[in-house]
Amino acid sequence: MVTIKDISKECGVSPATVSKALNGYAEISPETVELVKRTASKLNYMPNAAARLLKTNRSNNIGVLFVDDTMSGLTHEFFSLILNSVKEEAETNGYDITFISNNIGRQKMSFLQHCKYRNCDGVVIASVDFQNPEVLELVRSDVPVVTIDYSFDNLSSIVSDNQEGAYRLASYLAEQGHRKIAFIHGERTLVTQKRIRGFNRAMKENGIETPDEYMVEARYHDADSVRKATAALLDLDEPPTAIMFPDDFSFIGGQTEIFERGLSIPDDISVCGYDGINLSRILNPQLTTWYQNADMIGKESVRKLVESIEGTSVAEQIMVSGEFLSGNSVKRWNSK
Amino acid sequence: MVTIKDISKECGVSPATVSKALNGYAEISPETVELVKRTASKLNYMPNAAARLLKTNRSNNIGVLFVDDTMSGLTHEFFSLILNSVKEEAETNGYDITFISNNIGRQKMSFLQHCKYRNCDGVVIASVDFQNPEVLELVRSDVPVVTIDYSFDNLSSIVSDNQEGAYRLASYLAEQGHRKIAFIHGERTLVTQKRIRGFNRAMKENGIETPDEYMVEARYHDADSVRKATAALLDLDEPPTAIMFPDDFSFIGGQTEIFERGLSIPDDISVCGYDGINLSRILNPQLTTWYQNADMIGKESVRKLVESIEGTSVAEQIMVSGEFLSGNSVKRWNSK
DNA sequence: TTAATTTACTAAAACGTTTTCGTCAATACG
DNA sequence: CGTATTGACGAAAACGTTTTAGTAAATTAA
Repeated sequence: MVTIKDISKECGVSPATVSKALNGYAEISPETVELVKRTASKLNYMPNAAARLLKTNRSNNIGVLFVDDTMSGLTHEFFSLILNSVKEEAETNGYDITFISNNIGRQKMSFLQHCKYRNCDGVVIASVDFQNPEVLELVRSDVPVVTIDYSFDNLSSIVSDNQEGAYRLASYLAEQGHRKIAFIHGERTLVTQKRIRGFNRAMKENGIETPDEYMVEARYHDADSVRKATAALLDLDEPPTAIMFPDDFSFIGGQTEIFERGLSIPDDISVCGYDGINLSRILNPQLTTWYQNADMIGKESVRKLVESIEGTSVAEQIMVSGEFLSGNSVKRWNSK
Repeated sequence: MVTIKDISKECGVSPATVSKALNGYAEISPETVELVKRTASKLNYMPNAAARLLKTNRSNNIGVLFVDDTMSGLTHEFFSLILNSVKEEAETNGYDITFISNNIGRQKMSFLQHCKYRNCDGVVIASVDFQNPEVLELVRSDVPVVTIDYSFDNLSSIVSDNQEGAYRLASYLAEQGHRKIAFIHGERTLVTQKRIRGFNRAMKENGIETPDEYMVEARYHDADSVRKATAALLDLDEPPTAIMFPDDFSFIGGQTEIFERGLSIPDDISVCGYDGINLSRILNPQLTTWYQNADMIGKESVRKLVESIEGTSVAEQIMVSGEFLSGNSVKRWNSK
């Protein structure tokens, strides 16, 4: 392993000078800087991250806390898109990412402990139970944190505009003449509450009364649970003419139920999804859905995190807007 | 930050003793070990990974090289499953994982350099272009490597039994009476070659001649390219009665083409996928496909990697077997 | 000319561990 | 009883950086 000392010998200067030259200190003469940099790359020098960290307490590493009760965190396309974007933005900023878990090795260790152990400079948190004591411990600690789709008072957060998304989809269905609109929503998280609010606003604006049976809870990303919810809706005396699904993926569960009853989309029933993932574009019928800008969400969270790691930045709630994606899963409904 | 010194003061022993007590050296008396461990947890001590690494040259960190030309590495369900499994197995072994890339910060850095910089103890490589000079540099270096679905002479590798998978699917189609069987395969990687071999073997055993037009190349995980390939097949004078698709996801592209021509699966045409991901189970019709044990593949690669990091292990090619998943996308074909 | 300032560099300590040699009792052996 | 051996611990160096405080020479100011 070639170290700073090797360079210093080769150049006939002290290690201190090499370090400064490499790190762009102004007090080193241009010629020396040149010389040092040249020999550094000649010797194929790589700084030792551990040694640097030990001195500076900066790991250039950001933690990613992306867990899920169902452990589908990584296979959930929406979250993998965020993860991917976080990773790339982190990398262009010179950071690597580390997954934060709480059972490293055989022994139990809290999220915060894991962060400390790996000296993460900051953490991006998404898709977790934000009431979890360990999450709270981390959030309240001194490590910089940015949360996704959940806001704490004194912290920066990046949120997708869930209220708007649900509002727009519901409004669209209403505009198309639907009056019996059901909403299969996910577990009652903050995200879900926002969407329900958006849905309700659209209904109100269109003078539509939504019976309680039209609001049914299922689990995000769980095709089976959504299929059951769909079945319940179709079994009603007055089944809906349109259904909003919790997300694009789990919609497929609903689709199965609909098909198996010999119904067709959108002729007999109109549907829309949520997320706007790749899958929704290739499905047939193509899904009318709401695109969440996962890429932007990831990018912004890293940007904000880096800001609060490197400088002093004020806590800020950033809203990332989505986009209505039309497909052919909704048909105009002519009330009889 | 509480260090070993704090513990040593509290206990009235030297730092050396604390270190040894914590690391289970035999030369420390049981009582001292007890005392040290108790005060360590009382003070909420966390070892400093950087300091330890600096001394021991062991980071407890394994690199993951999972890139894709199409950058869909993380959103590809099959690979996210592997990634997830790698992550979990690594964690239970006390390792964290780091994504290896070649453009950390603003400056270009080779995969190997990145590994060195982060002191990865070993690397798992999958889903990359194994001819890439940078990959080769890493593979030939002194850092322990395990490859997935590709084998180098002197290295351990974990491979899914691609030949068997394609063989079984093709045989099944033949058993069901199909004689005009097409195979839309992926780009000509090693994996693809194996599958083609399996396919061909099945055809041969069943005395089926496969015209060249029935073997068409598309891109993995690319619904659009697969749709086009499907169209080409359906345009033939003698279109196939059964099609094997490159993977479950991209099959949806083919499905779209089939549906839009007013054909039905499996009545008019039989299909099967590959991978056996979640999606294939909830699709309608449910897909007949080959399940690749992503979980096992991830686990085994970490196991093997840790083995070669911690002890001396011989290079070994490990084959992970899959499983035939029947669905209802294949129908018995009565030759006229 | 002398004093003050600037420039370009260096010595050395420090970061928190691990690990190699010691050391010094206590015990075992001949 | 004297000598090995063992058991339990400590001193100190080392890992590769960064950074503070300094120094000597060169330049500028008075």
